[in-house]
This record gives sequence, structure tokens and C-alpha cells, in this order.
Amino acid sequence: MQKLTLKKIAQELEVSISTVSKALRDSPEISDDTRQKIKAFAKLYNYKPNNIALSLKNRKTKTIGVIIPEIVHYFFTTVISGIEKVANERGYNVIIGVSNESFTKEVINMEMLANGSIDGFILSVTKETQLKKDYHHLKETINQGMPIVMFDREVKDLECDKVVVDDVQGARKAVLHLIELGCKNIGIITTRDHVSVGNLRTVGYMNALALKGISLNENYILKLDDELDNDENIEQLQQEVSNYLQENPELDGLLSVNEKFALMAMKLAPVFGKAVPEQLKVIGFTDGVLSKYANPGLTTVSQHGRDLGEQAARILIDRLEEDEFEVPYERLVVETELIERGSTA
Amino acid sequence: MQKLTLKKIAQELEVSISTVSKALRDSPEISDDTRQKIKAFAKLYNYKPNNIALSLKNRKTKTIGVIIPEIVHYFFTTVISGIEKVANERGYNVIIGVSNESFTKEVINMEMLANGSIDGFILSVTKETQLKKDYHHLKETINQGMPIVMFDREVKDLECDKVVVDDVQGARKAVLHLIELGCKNIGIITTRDHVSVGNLRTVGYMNALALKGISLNENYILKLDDELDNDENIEQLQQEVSNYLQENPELDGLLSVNEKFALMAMKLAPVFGKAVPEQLKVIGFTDGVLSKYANPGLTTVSQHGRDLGEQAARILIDRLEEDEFEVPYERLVVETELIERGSTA
DNA sequence: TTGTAGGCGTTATCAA
DNA sequence: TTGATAACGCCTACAA
Repeated sequence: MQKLTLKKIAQELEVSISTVSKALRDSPEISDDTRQKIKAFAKLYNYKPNNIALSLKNRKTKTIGVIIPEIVHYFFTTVISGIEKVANERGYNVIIGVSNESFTKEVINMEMLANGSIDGFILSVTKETQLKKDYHHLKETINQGMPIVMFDREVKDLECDKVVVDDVQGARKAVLHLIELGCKNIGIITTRDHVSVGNLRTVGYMNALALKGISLNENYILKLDDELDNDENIEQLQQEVSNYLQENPELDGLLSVNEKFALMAMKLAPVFGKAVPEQLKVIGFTDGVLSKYANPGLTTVSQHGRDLGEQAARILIDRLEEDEFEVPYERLVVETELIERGSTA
Repeated sequence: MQKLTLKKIAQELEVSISTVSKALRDSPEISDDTRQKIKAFAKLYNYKPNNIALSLKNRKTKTIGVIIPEIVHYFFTTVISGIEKVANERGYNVIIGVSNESFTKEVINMEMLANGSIDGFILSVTKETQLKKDYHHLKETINQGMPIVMFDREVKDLECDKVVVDDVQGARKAVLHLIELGCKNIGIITTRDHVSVGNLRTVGYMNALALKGISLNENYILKLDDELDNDENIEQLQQEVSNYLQENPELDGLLSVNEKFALMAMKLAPVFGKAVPEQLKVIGFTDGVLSKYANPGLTTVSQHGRDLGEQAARILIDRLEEDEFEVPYERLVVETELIERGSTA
């Protein structure tokens, strides 16, 4: 019951290996007679060529490596689902590596895959990588001729294809919407790190205020420690959000750079006499399950993760299958969309 | 800048390929002199053996294939994260295939991977597969000598390793807890399909009632269509939940076989004059983000997905690396745990 | 101590 | 029309 190979078929049918190979690939060199015989046999015993041997021969594996910082994470899974879709349509497999927001794991994961296992990468770097600004592993990979498509977390000084979210604009749209709805004192809950998307969203927030001639109140900006953004530290974060709401009773609009912080605020607001959306309108980022099933539903900025994933896969595979060299690198911006729900009704 | 191979090193250093190979693997056959020289060169130019060539030679790829019905799904991602962890620790890569609850995609995905790309599978079958009871692709894979570890959705009549959740017991524990809290009229929101875990959880619900001598009221069982469990059909489902709550005003306890239905019920209960948890106590399944960030927090039955994934990977890799043949198949039951939160306070 | 040869499974080129 | 051979990159038993 072992896997069938060309060799075994050849032995069984008493022909040469190359005859079998040619017959199966419908080469005109082979006579109808033997072709039929061989194909029948192969079909009967369900012959399938060995992928590894093909990979070695063709020097391409038809699989793409995806490295993400986290897997239990709505946005990243939507991106993967987009990648999977396009990859499968075009005959590619997807290997997933999880870096767990660790620079070292990112490097190890890439090294594991870069030695022949895959044809190209789609990846989002860890926050640690962004902080260290150490991109040698990425540069080396690119130099060895393995294409990389980066997504979401942008690394400016790296020459490769990129698919990014317009975080600044997304946040700006959200805040402008709050202003339109009549909010006068709009706050933001963001992350402390100074490198990642949280930062861009904060910029968008400031943009919108500036656009409308509203002066920035530093007290309205709550920076939560990113390290704490995991399920063990919910209580500590809630405490910080509580303090924030208490100290800024005049807040009537709030942008959060993710869903979790938004839900915390929605949960705590009534404690401080604020009903959502009547006295406090809230908008979050991500548009995941939390937003859809929250009570009231959370208005969010959708990043269209699935589209993003599809685009990233398309760009990578196009490049892999492009025989003209020197196709210029692409930087694709995925538009955000404001999904309105009860939290801003 | 192309990838370095043994051949190129050999040419460069004017020795034979096998000398290079041996030197790099610290064979005592090679003199210190040449060994050092070769190793220095390899290090300098960052030589790494080609995985594909190794796979072909060793007839093992050191990668495991994971097929899941959905990727944008909390439970499955926790399982993957467990698999990833153990796999990486033991030097394995993980290829992910998403079947999207489609039998055909499951088969295609498996075929893509079964031809040499991986050493073994960890998979959870689609609902469609369970319904059709068509397991030929699984049986063939096993017959070809490729081990499979199935998880979560159990297929009784298939001989292979399994890691399952004790859904019956989980549901029973939950309902018993509600009874202890004083609930007299306990309902359940479950799925219509008759094959999947929803069914087992319903059995657990009935178990608990029987155990306590409470007679079963069919009206208390709401079966929602599984097909509708996606974000497009939220409204329709909500309508059904509304009707259910309205028609059973005496309900004071509720078990839901997932988080989403539980949150819908929690959102709608106040509409029918029921405060949660005062007049209606709710318990869900999954213990994902929804439970943690709901308001009030949702008490849930945790399935310990990460543990499950770790165990599945351990079992598979142990089997792959076992040289004694005929290790008996294992069926491991992961215990559930009731996580208490505000919805049953 | 070093090199040669064969094989993992496949395909392509060339010879018979 | 069919078959032998070489190659993809690596490893290893055996020969020199």
C-alpha cells in the first residue's frame, strides 16, 4: 500500500520509467496502445506524482510562507483566509508560521522556510522587529531572490511589495463621523508603542480634529500599554479605562484603535453615568466578531482583511510566475470602510 | 546571490561534494584542516541545506498538514496555536488547509498535501463530511501509511488517533451549575445538525436534567439552522431567538452551544423584561473573546483548544518518529472547564 | 583522508 | 516509438 511511483509502474508494466512519465503527460511520442495501458494502470492504483520530487526538479515548491505575529487574532485570520483562497485557486499551498510578536521567532520561522520549502513570503513583522528596526533577515531573504510581500505593518526602508491599510485615513474618517454626529469632546484610546498601526491611527485622529479646527486636548488621549493587551491583564486595563472616563467626564465621542479597548469603554461608560450611544458615541477598529455581537453593536473601521490577503497573494504569485525580471515593486493601499452600528446611533 | 549548494562550495574550494557534505556534518573521516576550511566558507556565505532535497532523500518532510473547516474562528485558531507551538519545538512546519465546511474542498486540500508535501495530518472534518459519512479520502490516506490525528469532530468508524472534547460532560457541568444556582426552567439554544458537537452538547443538557429529575420541556430547546451561523444572517437568527424568549417567559437559565447565540440571547433578554444574570443566567461554549468582553461577561465552557492542539501535535509527531510499528491508536479526551463570569453571577 | 557512485522521484534531452 | 542518461541537492556506503 505504499505510494506508487513511476518506477514501480514501470516495473509492473515492464516498460521504462521515461515511457511511463511521457505516457502520463500525454506525450505524442508514445503510442496510443501503451499510453492507454499505462494511464489505466495509473488511474486504477491512483498514481499521483510526488510533490517533493517535482519541487526539486522544478526548483519551485508552489507553496507560499505566511508569517504572522499572532494567530488567535481576528484580523490576521481574515488575511489568511484571503491568502488561502487565492493560493488555492492558483494551485499553491500555504505554510503558516507564527512569530508570537517575538523578533527571534520571526527570524527562526523565516530561516526554517527560506531553505527551499517555499517560493515566497507574505508577512507582517512583529512589533519587536519594528522597534529594533533590524531587518537583516528580510533583506537577506530578498537578496537571495525570494520575494516578500509585507502587509499591514509597514517597514518604510525595505524594498519589496507591500499591501497596507490606510490607517490614518480610517481613523480620520471615524473621527470626522463623530464630529458630524455632534460630538464636541472626542477622545482616543490607543497603544503606547510608537511604531505600529496604533500610532498611525492616532495621527488620523489628530488630523481630523485639526481639519475641523478643534484643538487637541492631551488628556483625551489614553495610551495603554501594548504589552498588556492580552487576556491576563484585562482588569488592569479596565482600571486605566475607568480612570480615564472618570477624569474626562465631558467626553462625548471616543475612538479606540482596536475592538477590545472599545468594548471595555462601552462596558464601563454606564458606570460613570454615560449611556452609549446617547451620551458617548464609540467607534473601534477591526470589525471583528466583537463589534458585531457587542451590545450595542460597535461601529468600526473595517480594514478588509480578506481583500488585503487576496491582494497580497495575488501580487506574490504574479511575481513568482512572472518571467520578465525587474517588475517594479508595488505598494497597494487597501481602503478602510466605516461600518455603522448601535454605538454611534 | 543565488542559494549556495554543496556543489558550489565544492567547486569553489576544489574538493568533492561528499567531502563538503561530510565536513559540514563533522564526520571524523575528514581532516581538521579541510573541515575548518569548509566550515568557515559555509558559515561565511551562510550555507543552509536545501529542505526539499533533504525531504526527498529522507522521505520525510518534517511538516504536518492541518485541515480545518474555518480559519476565522476562535476555537480553531487556538488549536492551531497549540499545534504550531509543539511543531516548532520539535522542528516541524505547519501547512494549513481550510476546507470552508465543504467536503470537496476537504478532499482537494488533502490530495494537494498527501502527495509528499507532508508527513501526517491533523484535521477536523467538515460538517458536510459528517453528514455524508463519506470517509474514503481519510481511509485511503491512512492506508497509504500517512497518519492522521482527528480532533474535535469525531468520526466513530475511523481507525486513527483522536483528540476530542468531552462535549457531553461540558454541557452537563454547565447545566448542573445552573441548577445549583437555583434555575428552575433551563433552556438550550443549539444547532439543527444532527451530527456535530451541537448534538453532543444537547445530550449533555438532557443528561443533567435527567440526573436531577427535571422533566424535559421540548419548547425549551431552540434549534437554529447551522447554515445561518455566519455574519450575514444575524438578523434572522435574532428573530428566532426573540420568538423563543417571548414564547418561554418562564426561562431562568440558558445554555448555548456557542458564544454567538449566547450573546444574542443576552442582548435580547432585556427586551423581554429579563435582566442577565438576575432573571436569566446564561452559559455559552468556547470561551473566546466574545465571552471575555461581553457585558456582562459570559460564563462559558472552555474546550482548552490550545491544549488540544498541543496534544494532537504531540501524538502525531510521536507516531511519526516512532520506529516500532503498530503503536495502538490513541483516543484522548480533553477535559472541559467552566469559566464563571457575570452572566451567571 | 578524500572521492566515486547510487539513489530519493521526476522530467527533459538525446540516442536507439 | 521507446529507452538510457543526466540533472535537481543531498547523503552515504564503498572504493581509492
